[in-house]
Amino acid sequence: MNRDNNNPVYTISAAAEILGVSIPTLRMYEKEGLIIPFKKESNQRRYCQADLDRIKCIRETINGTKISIEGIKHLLSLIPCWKIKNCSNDERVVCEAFISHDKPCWTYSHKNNLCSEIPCISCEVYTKISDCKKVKETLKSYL
Amino acid sequence: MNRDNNNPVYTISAAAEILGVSIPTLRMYEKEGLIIPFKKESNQRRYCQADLDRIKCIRETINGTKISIEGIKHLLSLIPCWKIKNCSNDERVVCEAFISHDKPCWTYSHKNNLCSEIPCISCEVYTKISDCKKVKETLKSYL
DNA sequence: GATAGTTGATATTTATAAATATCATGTTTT
DNA sequence: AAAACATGATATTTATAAATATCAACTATC
Repeated sequence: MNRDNNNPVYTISAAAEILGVSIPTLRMYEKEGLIIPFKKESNQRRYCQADLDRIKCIRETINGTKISIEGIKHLLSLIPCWKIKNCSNDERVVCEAFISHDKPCWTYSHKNNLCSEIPCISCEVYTKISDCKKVKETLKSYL
Repeated sequence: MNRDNNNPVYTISAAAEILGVSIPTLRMYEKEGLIIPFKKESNQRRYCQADLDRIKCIRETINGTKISIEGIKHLLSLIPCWKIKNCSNDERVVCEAFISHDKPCWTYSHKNNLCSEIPCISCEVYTKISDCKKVKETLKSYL
C-alpha cells in the first residue's frame, strides 16, 4: 500500500530486465489476466514494485509448483470477492465473477454492480491476494 | 450411491479399454491422488462405474481446460472437508488437510481425527466432489 | 502347470504450454 | 527528425507435463 510499492515507474523493458524474462512474456501474463499494469494515456505500460513482486510469484508458481496458467486462473477465481466486497444477493446472482469459476473476478467488466465504482487495478480483491497459495487462507477466514 | 455405480467389477485392463487410455495412465492418476480404486486382498485394482466417470472427468479437465494435474490437486485441496465433516477446532489445527493447500484431503493418512473412522474411498468428501469445476459451488454453499 | 493378466518401477515418446523471436506500425525522447 | 522504445499480432522455439512402452516379479484363471 505504500507509495513506492505502487508507483508505476518501470517501463516494460525495465521490468523484463529486472525479472529476467522477455517482453512478450509480460504481455502474455497480462492477457491471461494475471497482472494489471498501469497504462499511460498513450496506452504504454508502466509497472510498479508490487507488479514485479506479483510477477515473481506467478513465475514461481508456474515453474516451481507446476500449476499451469489455466490452473492459476481457476484458483484465483475462487477468491470470494462477493464476501470481501460485501455484494448484495441481487448483485451476486447476475455477476459473472460470482457465477463462473474459470478466471479471476478482475478479468470481467463489472457493469451494473458495486465493482464498477472502482477500477480493478486498485481493488483490494486484486491487490491483496496475488498468490494463489494464499487462496485457501482467505477462504478459511470467511468459512 | 446406487450399487451398480459403486460395484468394483472392472479390471485395470478393462477400465483402460473402456476409457481409451493406457494402464500406466490409470496408475498415474491414482499415484497423484485423483482416483482411489478398490483394491482386492491381493492388491489388484478393481474399478467401478463411478471410478470410470471420475476418470472421464479428470481427462476432460486435463485435455479440455488445460489445468495441469498439479493444478487439479490444488483445486481439490480447497474442498472444505472440515466443514463437510464438521471437524472440531482442535482437530482442524493439527490436520494436514486443513492446513495445507497442495493436494486433496484424501491423500493424507488422517491419524488421530474423525476421518480415521471411515476410509477415504467411501468418504463423501471424496465421492461427492470429483469434478474440480464444482469446487466453487461447494464453497459457496458454506460461505 | 501353463497362459493371461497383474504389480511397481524406470525409460522413452508425444503433445503442448510457456517462452521467445520477429514483424509492421505507433509513441516517446533527445 | 532521427534514434530508441513502445504497441499488438503471428510464427517459432524450448521446456516439460502427460502419456506410453517395457521390464522382472507376482497373482489369477483355465
